[in-house]
Amino acid sequence: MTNTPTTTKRGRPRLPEVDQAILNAALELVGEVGINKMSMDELARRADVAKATIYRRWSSKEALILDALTSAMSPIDDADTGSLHGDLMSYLGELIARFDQNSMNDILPHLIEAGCHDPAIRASLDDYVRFRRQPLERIYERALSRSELSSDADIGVLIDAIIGPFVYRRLLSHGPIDTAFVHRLVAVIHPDAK
Amino acid sequence: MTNTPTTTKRGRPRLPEVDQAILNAALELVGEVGINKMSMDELARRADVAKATIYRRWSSKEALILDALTSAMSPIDDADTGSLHGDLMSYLGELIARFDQNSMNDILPHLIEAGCHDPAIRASLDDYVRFRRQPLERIYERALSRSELSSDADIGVLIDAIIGPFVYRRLLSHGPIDTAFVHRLVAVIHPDAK
Amino acid sequence: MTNTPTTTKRGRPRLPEVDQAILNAALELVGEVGINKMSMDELARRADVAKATIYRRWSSKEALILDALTSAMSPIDDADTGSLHGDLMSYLGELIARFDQNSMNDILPHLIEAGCHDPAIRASLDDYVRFRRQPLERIYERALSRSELSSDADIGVLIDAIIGPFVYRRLLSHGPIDTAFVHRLVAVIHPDAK
Amino acid sequence: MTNTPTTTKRGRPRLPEVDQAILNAALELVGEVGINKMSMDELARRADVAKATIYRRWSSKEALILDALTSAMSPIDDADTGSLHGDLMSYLGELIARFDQNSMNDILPHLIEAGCHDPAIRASLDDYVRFRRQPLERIYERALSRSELSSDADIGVLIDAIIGPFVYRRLLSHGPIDTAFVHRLVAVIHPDAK
DNA sequence: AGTTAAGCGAGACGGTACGTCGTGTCTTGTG
DNA sequence: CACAAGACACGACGTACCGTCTCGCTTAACT
Repeated sequence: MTNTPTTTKRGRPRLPEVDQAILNAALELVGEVGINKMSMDELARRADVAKATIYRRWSSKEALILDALTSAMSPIDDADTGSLHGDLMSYLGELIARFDQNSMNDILPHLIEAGCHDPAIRASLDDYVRFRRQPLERIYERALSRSELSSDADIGVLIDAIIGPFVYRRLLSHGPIDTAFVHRLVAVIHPDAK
Repeated sequence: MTNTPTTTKRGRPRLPEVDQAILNAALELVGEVGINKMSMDELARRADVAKATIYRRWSSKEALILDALTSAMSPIDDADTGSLHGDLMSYLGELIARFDQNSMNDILPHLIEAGCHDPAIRASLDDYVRFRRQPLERIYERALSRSELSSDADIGVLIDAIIGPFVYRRLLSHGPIDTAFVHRLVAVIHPDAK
Repeated sequence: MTNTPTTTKRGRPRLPEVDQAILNAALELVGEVGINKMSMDELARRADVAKATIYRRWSSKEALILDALTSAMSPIDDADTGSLHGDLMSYLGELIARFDQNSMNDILPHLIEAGCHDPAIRASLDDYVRFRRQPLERIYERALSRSELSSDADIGVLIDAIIGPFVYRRLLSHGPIDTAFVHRLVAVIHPDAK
Repeated sequence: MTNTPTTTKRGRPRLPEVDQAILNAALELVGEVGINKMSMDELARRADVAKATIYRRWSSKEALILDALTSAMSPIDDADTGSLHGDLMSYLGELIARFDQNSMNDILPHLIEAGCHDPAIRASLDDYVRFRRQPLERIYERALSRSELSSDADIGVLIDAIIGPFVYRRLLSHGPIDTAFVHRLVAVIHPDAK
């Protein structure tokens, strides 16, 4: 009994390196000129690929950029340091590093807007959000089991309170996102920790 | 000889109602199709105005949209209720109402991206951000003078911690933004208040 | 009382020189690469004009080419030389000159095919055909009034018999189209003339 | 040791029915949409054949269409009826029938144009033209030997004068091509015959 | 019987052109 | 001058077609 997919592979297979060439060129271009100014013609030129080849693989510019983005997205581990404070400092330190990379910077706002009209993009963006929240969920559950939090704490709101200020600084207030910020933020939300 | 201002007004004066017609049509259109899909031709059609008339008043699509946005922006007063908790609940209650209006919803992400490339937009957006932070600054300064906060509290981070989660829920996690959320958030950041 | 056209001219008038620039570039290009290989992008480049400007004025490549063609089309006068033979020799001498110009050469076959599917082109082509037949009609009517033809002669068929061989030589048999050919053809169809 | 032809046939032989399927589909398609609008992708779909299979057998669209055309081309015999008039009427009657079939109608103009740029097509088209002239050459040679023509008659021009009007009517003036036309045309060119 | 060369359907691929749309500027005529 | 109307240059859009190129499979002919 084989578990091959229902449809037998027919015709010439898509070149696997083409996907990567396009995604790389897309990230490069978005970094240079921004999403709105990125043209599919230029992208095709950069990736050394025909425009039709791009549209064969992605249905829209947004879908492509979302893929490019998630392809460049690396997970953040939630190291168990033995305390809520240590866990948070470790995670947020990594989060700072991710924010410093330029991949997500200019891209996020556009994706949010695109998501207003395109359900597929909205769904992928939601995935991304969950992907970033999960480590914090585990961190707070460990804190609960260590009794570092009262048992009626609302973990969802805690996570909003931790991540929200990062997003807000990055997108709107343009305050620095550094270790000092992390320390002060954690001190505000968990004044008793460590 | 007249003592009109330095530059004598010559030629036909601009019709004052035209500005409003354009701004209203812009808000309407952005709400329907989003900023990127809003075209200046369609806008001119909706406002029953010539395209040149729009460009005579605004230098670019972004500048126009920014104006449309701020024209729809109403201030939030920081009522002095006598306590930090009361002040916050009052302010955040108003903020919820503002978020429920659709003016800023889809617009914000695009403005952020546009601001990456256009310094004028960036500046106006920064103004908007300060405009929203100011009431909170006054609230926290009153709290300091009432000794509801320790004297070394970092007001900037406190404001980030309050506003950040709102922005994050609106743009990314899509959690509800309601009174319950406000209560929980304030309980997390100021557990001892009231 | 004015007899201005029903619709008052509004908006910026079309630049009159643009039409000619496009038509000239079209004739030039068609002469170089043929109709099928003529691209609208290249045409726009040559005419120093935006592609949209072309499509604002002509609905299709064929319609444009037809216009280019007829714009380059000069009428042939039917000089009354006093005899059928003289009239024919005069007209056909001019016709030879027209065939030698390259305007109509490669264009005709394509227009014919385009006319199979596009009624507007078919109509314009019919106009062209009538335009070329008219002088012959007058020539044969004069010959009738001079009693150089029997009164039951079928002028339509006579014209077919005169023009047909020219078209056939040009398009298919590629025989020479010169004075000798004209003499022999007239000798075949009107052996008694002059 | 075998004395097979120089190149031994190796590998799977070409399916013989595929050629006909392609040619038939090509004629069908050309009749429907014209040559320029006929796409090789659609042709492959219609013939239920892979595009590569087409290009394995013909080097270009034009070559294929030319083959499709000549495959549908049937010869016209020059029956010896004993008189020039009878021979012509017999031949031209057959020619009418050929013109009524749709095979050559829309195809001819395109072939002519294609022949301007592609020498192979030009050559094949010239073959076709000779193919249609040959019976007339034999008819006129018989007429000469019967002394129905003066010995200095220019047979080439006579043939042009006979065929030219047919081509002209079919392609340009769109006059009827029927027995009445044949009678009148022959009466014009050979007024004394029969 | 196994090997090998080619035929074949399917469809990806690089190009090139298509006809449309959007932006910001301009040029008319009219108020 | 302002304004409506709309032409204009520029450039991106997403699609269609051409002719070529892999794929996996099939079909003979030659070992």
